[in-house]
Amino acid sequence: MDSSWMNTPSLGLDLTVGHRRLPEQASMIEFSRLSSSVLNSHREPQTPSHDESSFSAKDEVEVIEAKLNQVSKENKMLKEKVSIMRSNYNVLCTQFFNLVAATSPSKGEVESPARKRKSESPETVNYSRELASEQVDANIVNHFESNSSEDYSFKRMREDPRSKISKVYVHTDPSDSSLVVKDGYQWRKYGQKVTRDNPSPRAYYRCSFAPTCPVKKKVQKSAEDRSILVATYEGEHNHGHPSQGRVGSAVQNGSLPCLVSFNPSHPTITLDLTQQGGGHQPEVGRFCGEVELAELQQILVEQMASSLTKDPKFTTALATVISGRMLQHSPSLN
DNA sequence: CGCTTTTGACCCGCGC
DNA sequence: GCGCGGGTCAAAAGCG
Repeated sequence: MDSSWMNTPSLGLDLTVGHRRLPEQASMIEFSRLSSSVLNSHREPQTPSHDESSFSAKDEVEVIEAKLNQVSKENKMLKEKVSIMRSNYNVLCTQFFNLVAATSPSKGEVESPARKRKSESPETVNYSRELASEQVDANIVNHFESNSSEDYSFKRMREDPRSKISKVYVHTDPSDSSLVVKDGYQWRKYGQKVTRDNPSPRAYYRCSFAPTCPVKKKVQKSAEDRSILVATYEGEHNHGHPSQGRVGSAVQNGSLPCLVSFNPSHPTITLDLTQQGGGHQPEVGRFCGEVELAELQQILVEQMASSLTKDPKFTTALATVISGRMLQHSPSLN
């Protein structure tokens, strides 16, 4: 396997969201407040009130020291509060991920015995972390991956025990009935069925990028949580990523050729442009290396803008701000 | 016109 | 052997 891609410099971006740097930011805010107050204190004697000689330099120092102490106390309190918030956040994240892992993957265990078939032995099931990791939803969602043993009773797997199976859980709008998981590949839908254990239909897709590509995927809403789309991938692509060398198409598809991961330990979304998974890392490594930095930045901007504009809250807020500005600057209304 | 989606029919494995 | 249920096929419809 060509491992040259691993030597390429990482193009991973660490986009910090939330308040990961809050303590530092708080310190900076307090520092600026302190600096301005100190500067103001120093400016005060420069004012024409030279008559107030009673305000000695010693008193001035004491006042500044008192302010310093007060500010440092506030800083300490703020840091403690932020620390508590972060630990609470971590606990909530852990609980949420455990909940998802405990409910969705265990679907096979709660299936009725009637559905149980003489399935392949568990050791023939090859879970592909790489394949699962390459699936990226356009809306930068939390990305979950099954790593527990499941009851995969797919007859196709019996035909080809080497086929890789992976599941991807994508958070979507529960009211959205479309069974589409954008991952950058081209899929052709060839069937839809309503299964017994789930009221929502299951869609069957084939990879249509290459006629000989054996990869199939099934998309179905989770029976437990209808806001989660479960995409099951079978097999490995025998071709490169469709977006390889075609940046525009990747953007058009609403997906970037990169791994979007959500780190539960702290509120950070990582866009790692070196990650591609599915055994195609070498190609993507070259792909990322060849793409101009400006082009990459433009893609990222477009991707983020796309994600933002898809958020109804954002568009509503934007419309409110724009209309407010228009009213402010409208001479006829002033 | 070519590609994709829809959808009912069909195939096939499994349990009884 | 029969029925059930998941998976696939293929003709028709839809769409750009």
